[in-house]
Formats: sequence, structure tokens, C-alpha cells
Amino acid sequence: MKLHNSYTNQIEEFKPIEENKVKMYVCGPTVYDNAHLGHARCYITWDVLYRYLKFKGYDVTYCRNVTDVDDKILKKAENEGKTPEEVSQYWYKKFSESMKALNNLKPDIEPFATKTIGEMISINKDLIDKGFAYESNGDVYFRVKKFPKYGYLSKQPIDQLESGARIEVGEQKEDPLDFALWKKDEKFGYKSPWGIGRPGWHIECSAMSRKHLGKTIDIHAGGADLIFPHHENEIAQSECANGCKFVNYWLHNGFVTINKEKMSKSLGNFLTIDDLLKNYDANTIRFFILTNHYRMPVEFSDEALQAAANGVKRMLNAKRTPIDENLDLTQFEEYKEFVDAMDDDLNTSRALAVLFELTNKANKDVPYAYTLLHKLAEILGFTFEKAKLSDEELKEKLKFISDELGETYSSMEEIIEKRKLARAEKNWDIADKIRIALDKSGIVLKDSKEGTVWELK
RNA sequence: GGCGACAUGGCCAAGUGGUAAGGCAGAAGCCUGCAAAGCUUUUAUCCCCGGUUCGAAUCCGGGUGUCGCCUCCA
Repeated sequence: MKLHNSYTNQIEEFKPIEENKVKMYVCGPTVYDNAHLGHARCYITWDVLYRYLKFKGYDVTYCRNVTDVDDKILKKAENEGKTPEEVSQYWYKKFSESMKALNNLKPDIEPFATKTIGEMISINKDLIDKGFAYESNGDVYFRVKKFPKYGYLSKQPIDQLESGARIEVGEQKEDPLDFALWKKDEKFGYKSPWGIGRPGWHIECSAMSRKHLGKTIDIHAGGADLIFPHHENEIAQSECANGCKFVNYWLHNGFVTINKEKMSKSLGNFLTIDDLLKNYDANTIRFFILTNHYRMPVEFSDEALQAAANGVKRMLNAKRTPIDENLDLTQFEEYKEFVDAMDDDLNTSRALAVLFELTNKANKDVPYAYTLLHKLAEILGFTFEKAKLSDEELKEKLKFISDELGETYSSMEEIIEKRKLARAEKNWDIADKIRIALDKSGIVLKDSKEGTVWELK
């Protein structure tokens, strides 16, 4: 399979370090607030990669960190009179729920920065010993000029970076380009050889990646906004400390835009995953994301989400036949097309086109189509389980319908039976009244030769 | 200013040399008591200009426009 490597800016054949094993690391969230659609895109994209690699037969170790040491968390804790742990635990839980609701698989490892402080200190020590870093007033900084490849990932000439570099109040750097590995912090800090302090953001990922996956890993992924400075700095730290290559394939996803502008926390133009899930289900959100190639921007709009919802509905309405677990899927042309598309740097829009071909075939009673559709859709994280009502919701709906019709019903079957009788008597008024009442409560009836079934809209 | 990307029908989007997948929306028809779902049919010469080639959406050059990154950001 081929993947676009941001490091070389080329599409390359993917070869893992160890045959059949993949170590992948994704920069996870800083847990201090609600995740938004931009995050959803990122984690859906890499979830699909994870699923696809497993489907290809790789033994994948997927590590996605949780950044729980950060200025924003501390600020929030202070404002709310809570401990940083309380803040980060709360938002981590929220984040996990959002991921689950989007049908993202859980990573194999989800390390917390606060649990990896020892590794960070150890990397910093190595860097200082080797002359790549220096202590200054309780802070530790990385000497960017000591790493000639600095700027390679972001394709930035060093002199250009230099003009943009800045020094914050209280920092004593040798060079404006140098970045912090460790910051003095007597209030919330940890013990270190340089006094009480806490790690810089960049070192966290280097440390967690090394601790859980090793010095050289296959894949490191994240949003394109992390290329500079985050990933650039990670490379510098890790390669200087470890004396070997850090990452073989750098993968970056594009942004979600709204009104042609990047959706982001700082611009305030974001929609949270929670809010989105009130109107659209996980399949719809995934479909919306996956219709575009992962490196391209995706423009958010309600129309686009609605179009995605309609598309998903078509796929889920495919005529269902029992899943044949013994079917050799690899013999079918659509299977090959799907794999070919996904092997081509995760061309999910082509892959989706294959799913629609299968949908059409299923509707035309091609025997293998539904089984293949079901199996392939699963790789993209779609689920064919129809939404179900809880007992309570069903009760509410029955109450609503009973009120509408002025008669009391205790089950859907009873209502359908009543309508069946009316239809048999060609009493269309009653039959239609029932259907309209159900429609108002969000239930749609489907009449066919086999009888009438009800579904949520 | 530096660097990187993108520009295909009403909308979204695939397609890296041989005459444009797929989805949404629209229209017509079939099916249906009416619907829903489904089925059938139907809408493009690919931002502009120049070049290479027997042949270009696809390669090269030059424009125009849009977006992103340049130390908070997925």
C-alpha cells in the first residue's frame, strides 16, 4: 500500500520496520475542552488507517496520547478552582465518549503525559549530555542550530523560521529559534534535575512514543497544523537523543473548514462533536469526512451533512440478505477495487464509490453484494445496525401516537395491525391517519408484499 | 515576504496521456390505494492563455483565484 509521506512530500510504498507489524502514533488531544469536528476528522481518518492496516493483516500497535500537562489545563483548573487532574480527567472522559460515539476504535495504548514524566526527564538529560540542549534559569531549551535537518519536515528554510521566532517574557534562550523542553514551574511542576518544572509540549510526544513504541516507529500522524513546530521539534529531539531515525512515515490530515476558513478553537468557528451528534449520526459524520481525501480540506455546512446523511441512508437501505461468513470475498471485482483504492494513499472517495456499486447490486439481488458491502463498510467504520429505541423512548412514542389518534395503543404491532385491517377494508382515511401520526413521531412505515415494517426515520 | 497545497456538471467528489467513477439535489417513467424504499432513463469537455504530443482534465511554462503553515491549534 502507498501512503503520502509529509517528510519527503511523496507518495511512497509502505514498508514496516518489522514484517507484518506496524507501530503507529497519533498526536492525541489536549484535554481541557470539548472536541470539535476538526478533531473528529483527524481521529476518524487515523481510525480508518488503523482499521485498514489490521484488515491488511498487520499486527498494529496504535498509540494515541493524552496531553494532560498544558497551560490551558492549568488555567482552566485555576479558573474553576479544581485540580489539573480533575480538569483533565473530566475532559478525557468526555473525549473518550465522543470517540466512541463516532465509532472510532480504542487505540491499543493511550498514554498520559503526566505518567511519562520520567521518560521526558531522561530524554532531556540525554540531550543536555550530548550538547543538544542547555539549562537556563530552571528551563531547558533545545539548540535548534545543532540539528542541521531542522526545518526539513515543514520545508522551511531556517533563515525564514528565524525571522518568525519569538522570545516570551522571562525566557533566556541562546537563540530565538530554540524551543523549550522543560519549563520552570514551582506551582504545578515536577521534580527534575533542573528544579521544579514541567515538560514542554513537544517533548511529551517524543517521550510517549519512545516509551510505548520504541525509538524508531513506522507511522506518526496528526493534523497538518502540527507539522510546524510540533512535529519538526519532535524530530529534532528524538533523533538527537536517540541517535537514530524517529519516524519512517509522517502522515497529516487536512482541515475542516467553515466559510472557507479553518475550523479551530482559537477562531471560535467550531462545532463540537456533541452538538453535531444531536443532528447527525456517526455514520453520517464518517461519510461526510470520508467523501474527501484525507489530505484535502473539507468544507462544513449543514447542506453537506444532510447530503451525507442521505447518502448513508441509501447505503443502509441496501436490500439485506444474510451475511455469508464463508464467502471468499477476494474473488470479487469490487473487493479488488476497494483494496486498490485504499492502497492508494487511503482513497476513501473511491472506496465509497465501490460501496455504492455494491449497494446497487444488492438492490438488484446480486447474491454476494450485501455480504461484501457489509464487510467492506466495516473497514471504514460504518455500522449497519439500525438505531433502536429504548423502552422508554418507545413508550413515549406510543403515548404520542395514541394521543394523535385518540386511541390507546400499547405496542407498535398493535398499531400496524389496526392499519392492516383498515387497509383490507380499503378504509384509506384511517390507514393514512395512522401513517401520518407515526410519521410525526419520527417513524416511517414501509408496505411491501411481505407485510408492513416500521423504522426510525 | 517564505513555504506548501488546491481549482472537474446545480452541490460534493474520483480520475496523472487515449475522448469524464460515485454520491447529493433536480426531471421523467415503473412499482404503490397513497406513500416510503427500490428500479429505469436523464444533465460536463474539466479556471484562463500558450506549449509538448497522433492524442491532455491528466505533462511543461505563464496567468488568475482560493486555502493552509511560518512557534496556541487536529
